Amino acid sequence: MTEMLASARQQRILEALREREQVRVTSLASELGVSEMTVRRDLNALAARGALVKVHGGATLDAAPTSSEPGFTHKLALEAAEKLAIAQAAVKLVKPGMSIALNSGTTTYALAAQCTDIKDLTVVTNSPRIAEIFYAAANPSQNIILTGGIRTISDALVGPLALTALDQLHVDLLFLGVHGMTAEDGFTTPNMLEAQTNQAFIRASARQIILADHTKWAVTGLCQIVPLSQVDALITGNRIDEEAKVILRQSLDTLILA
Amino acid sequence: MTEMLASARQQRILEALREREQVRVTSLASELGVSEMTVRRDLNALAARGALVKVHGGATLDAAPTSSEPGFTHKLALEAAEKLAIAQAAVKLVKPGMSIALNSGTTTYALAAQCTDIKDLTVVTNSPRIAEIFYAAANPSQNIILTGGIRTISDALVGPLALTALDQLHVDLLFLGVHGMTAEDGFTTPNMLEAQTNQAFIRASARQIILADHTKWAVTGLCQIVPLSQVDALITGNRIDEEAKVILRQSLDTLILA
DNA sequence: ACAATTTCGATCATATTCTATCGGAAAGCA
DNA sequence: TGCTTTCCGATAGAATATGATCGAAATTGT
Repeated sequence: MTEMLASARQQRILEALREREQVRVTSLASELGVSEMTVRRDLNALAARGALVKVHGGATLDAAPTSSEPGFTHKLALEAAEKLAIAQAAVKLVKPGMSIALNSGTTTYALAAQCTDIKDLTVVTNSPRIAEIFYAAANPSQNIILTGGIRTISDALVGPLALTALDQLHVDLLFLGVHGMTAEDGFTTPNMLEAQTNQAFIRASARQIILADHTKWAVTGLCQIVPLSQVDALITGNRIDEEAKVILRQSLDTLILA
Repeated sequence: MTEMLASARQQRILEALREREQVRVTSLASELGVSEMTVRRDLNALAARGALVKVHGGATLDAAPTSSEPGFTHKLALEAAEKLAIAQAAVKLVKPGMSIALNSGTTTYALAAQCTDIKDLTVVTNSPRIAEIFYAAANPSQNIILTGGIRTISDALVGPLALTALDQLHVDLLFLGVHGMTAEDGFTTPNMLEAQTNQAFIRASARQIILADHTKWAVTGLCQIVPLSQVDALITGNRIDEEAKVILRQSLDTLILA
């Protein structure tokens, strides 16, 4: 078997991981024809980029939910069906001529993809990736505003520039993706700068709608964005706990199950 | 085998890359009948234009394909050799620890590709595409600031948000790509909003360096950005008119011919 | 809790690859 | 012809990738 470039080998590790959900160091070593040490080094390199999560004996795509933030592209695959259902429920609230805001996140990304055909839409976002969706669609009646700032690993522009930009803007409707929600801690995110930016999003919007799939329930990130009761609506999947439904209905005006 | 022009050889490298997904320096050297050193130089040239990504042992197509704007990539091919030479002359002025600004343009794009390995660099840009270069390189010692705003067709973020952001920032060195330059009208651009943004770039910088290939001479865009004499230096190709060289040397402190 | 087994990471040695030069050949120019 | 410029190959030293080894750490079974 001909030698293989290191980058190609790492690509094959990712492919194997997508097929099998988890891989072992020993089996990868024999399959790829390299030593275990080399496999370990590849896994380290991939883990450093957030492409996978190392576990004892190998690696997996699934991440420890509370602390670490896996890469954006791989989060997309997680709960994709539910995210899509949430996005389809959310897009019904968006009417031609409105101005909306989308923060950075995989669920808001899914929503953005559904919004490209809506006429006379003004969109404010702090996600270059979401902006790119609208740029590529090139709908001339749409107005896309990117906030500026410094980009975090999860593709959010944050920092003083983002805050200044958002303080100058006002939108009808905000769709906010979050990383966790509990009765006590409200909506949370693991990144302090993102929390600050998301608070600016809330101040800049007349109505706020949280988008969160059911895995976000009972998860607490480092920073609170806002308590449950301070937003107007939440859209989530119907696989969420019954107990959670009760609590959310008490705290929020509107709970939409997609 | 008959001798082959350098450009034709690079074309064949790209073809091989498209067929095989990845190529190896050693195999390319024997297939093309040239030394490995020459293959490396070709790969460097192609990587500088973003046509491929170098990896240890060879090269591969960009793993994360970003949706590309046809107009932009086409422009990138024009005068590519001269743009690359200009970028290489410009990158010599960039030292670790500096803060620089890059406006949107194909020449500044080429420069950005050369800057990803410079340590402790702070980069301010209004081009999502240039920001993407640095995001992809993921150099942890670099700080990338995107100004925000509304995107023009030429990939520049402009408007009030961009202006507000730039007025808050100050950089050591600005590299400014322009669309035209003449003795009478100075440096110009066809887009009024971009002209306004570029003026903000100039205000935000201690030193200004214009990047312009020789085809920009004697071209006047709709809006003046700044007169010739108001910037510190110009880097252009040596194919520019002798007459232009004389005028530029009179108007500018520094004229660099790449 | 303890021991056996497996896995991990640090370190060294080796092999390959990369970069920075230098010098020569070929091509362009006066 | 003489000069400059560009392209190419060669070489050496630096950087990187890989594999082997061994003690440390984690997992498992009892």
